[in-house]
Amino acid sequence: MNGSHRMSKRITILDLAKRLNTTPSTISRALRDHPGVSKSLREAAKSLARELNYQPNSVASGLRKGKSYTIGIVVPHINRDFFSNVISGIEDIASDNGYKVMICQSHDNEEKEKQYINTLVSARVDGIIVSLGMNTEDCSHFEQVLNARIPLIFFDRVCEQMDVSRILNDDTEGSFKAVSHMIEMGYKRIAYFSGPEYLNVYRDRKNGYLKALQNNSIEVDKAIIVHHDLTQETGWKAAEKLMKMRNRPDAIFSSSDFAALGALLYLRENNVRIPEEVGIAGFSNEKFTSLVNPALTTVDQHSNEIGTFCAKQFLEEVELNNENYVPRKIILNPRLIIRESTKRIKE
Amino acid sequence: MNGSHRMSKRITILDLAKRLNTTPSTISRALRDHPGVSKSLREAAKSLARELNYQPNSVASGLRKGKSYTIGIVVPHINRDFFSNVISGIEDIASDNGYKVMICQSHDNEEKEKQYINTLVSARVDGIIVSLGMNTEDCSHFEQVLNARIPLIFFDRVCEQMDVSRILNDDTEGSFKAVSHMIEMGYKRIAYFSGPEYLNVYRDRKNGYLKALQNNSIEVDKAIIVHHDLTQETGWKAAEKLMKMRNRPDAIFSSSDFAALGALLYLRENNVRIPEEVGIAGFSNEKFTSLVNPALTTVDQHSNEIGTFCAKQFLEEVELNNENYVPRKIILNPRLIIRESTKRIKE
DNA sequence: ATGAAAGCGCTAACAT
DNA sequence: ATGTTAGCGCTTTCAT
Repeated sequence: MNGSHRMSKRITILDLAKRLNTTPSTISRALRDHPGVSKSLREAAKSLARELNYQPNSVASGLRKGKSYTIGIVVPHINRDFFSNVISGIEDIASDNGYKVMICQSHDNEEKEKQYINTLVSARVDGIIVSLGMNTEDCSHFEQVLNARIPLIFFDRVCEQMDVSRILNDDTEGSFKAVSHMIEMGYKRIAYFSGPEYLNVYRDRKNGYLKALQNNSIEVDKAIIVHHDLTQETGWKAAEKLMKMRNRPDAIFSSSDFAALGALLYLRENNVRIPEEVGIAGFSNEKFTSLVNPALTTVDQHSNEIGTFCAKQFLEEVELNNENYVPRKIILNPRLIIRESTKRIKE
Repeated sequence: MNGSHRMSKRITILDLAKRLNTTPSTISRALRDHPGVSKSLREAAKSLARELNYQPNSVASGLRKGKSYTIGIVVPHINRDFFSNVISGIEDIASDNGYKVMICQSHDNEEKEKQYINTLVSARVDGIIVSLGMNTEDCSHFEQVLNARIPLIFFDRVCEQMDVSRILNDDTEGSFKAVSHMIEMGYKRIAYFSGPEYLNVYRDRKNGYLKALQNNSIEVDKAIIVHHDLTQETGWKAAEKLMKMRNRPDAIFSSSDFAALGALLYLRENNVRIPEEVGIAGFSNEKFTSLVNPALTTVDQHSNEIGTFCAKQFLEEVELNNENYVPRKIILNPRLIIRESTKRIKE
């Protein structure tokens, strides 16, 4: 069609070898600075490579070496500050050590999560770092990762029955701090938004809530403990329901910032004054929590540190060739961030 | 160490073949439902594969087929709603068509961007979709993508000199709408936050701003056109500078929501009333713009559609085997979203 | 210091 | 319907 169009075949080490009257093995060594290659050849190879725009085929080298220098990451959503900060933390350490990352979003969909795990195993990544989707109840799709002897690390939402390393916050403690603070602020009837209890984080956060109530001799009222999928929409609806109760709560603690946001917007739209009439707090320290009006009290989860811990754990496990290592559980202490939404004048 | 530990070598089609007294090629065909494989063998192969937990090695098959069924995506930041929505749009179409995506963040760093492009080319991805980093002035690192005959598609921030497909908003129009609206609202002296002008988006947005002023016979004052890197911090500082001018502006239009946010926070902290004293608008419709107080007028960029267009364009180009296709330029019409931050009572 | 040869796991062309 | 063979591009012994 277009005769002048570059019809370049992809350059391989064989091409380089031919041009320099030598062999692929020598070129391979030369390009990677192996000892025992004459300086002249090394330089010739490199400059020719540059000249011809040679790009090593990492698929081929990966196949040969059985190593891809890639870490697979599977998270529910990349557009949440918590997850994207964890990812940045992983990237920093990974790239310092010659690894790249492949990021996958499960969209909280178990099927998608399975597919991505399959893909990553098939792609022979060197390690997989995961935070479970909201709907993942069954963890059997992770067995193959172990079978393939690929280091597997969970953070935040983990498969508890699996004997692998995990990086977590002390979620119970996080909730406990938040609810204790609300009680101190004079709130007497604190509703709770929970997620599915088969996930550690939601079970633990709920326990923290219960513990704080108990600690202050406040009776638990199941009528104001709501389980849902913790989106902004369901948060809104849950708030509506709660506010229409004849014995309505004077505060809401949500195990997700997004649901807290929904609730906050409902309250605002309905002229319920925050924090005077109703207090509200969330979990995760998403960026928007500091921006809404009133600013939302929340629990910071050290997202970036979690990422660096994940990456370091991975490095240690590949180092050990995935043998003789003992799965490790790292637990961070979350930090309560008190903002306007709970600053009621103490009684 | 642990004698009972599964020492499973990774299963290959050769292993399956041996067990079924047949050959790798037959197994390969059987597993992929090729016509001309007996039903019995097909079923036997599949059930054995499941039993032994066989995972196809996509590295090997990729090497052989010269195809990875992977699309590489390079964006400045994944934690911006604009980019993560584009990515979701790409993913939807891609996964419907058997492709997976590999997401990379350049962090607005040209060096990182180069490295990721190298990595993706080396990984022999089937296509690359990019939005340039804020600091990328030189596009030479994309030449190798063309040399490798890998379909390359830009969106939003593009390399203009390259003859490849691009999906864009009409940025000039977006700015024009926003600034025209502000003028209608009675603002007379509208400051402007711009990014580097070697990037199409910032140049075009600025042109839209200039056009709107001109259209209303408002003289351009270079003193209130500020160039910076459009982060929240610099937005804050720029607002401070502007507000301290003796002839201070009565509005700010920012070509980034983040810088607009910084400005908004500065104004709030300094008790400048928005929109009465100073109006403010941003660009991109980030989620937080609807949440801040007052809610921020902004320009929506159809992020999700951009993603689907990118993916569809990619599919078309691979289909055509990267030959005989004419690079296409798709331009969407951005949508002005008017919120509190510019709703001044019209004079 | 360099080369020859084998092979990573899979697929496809070419038998039969 | 199945087998044989060759090869994708690279790396790594094992020679020399």
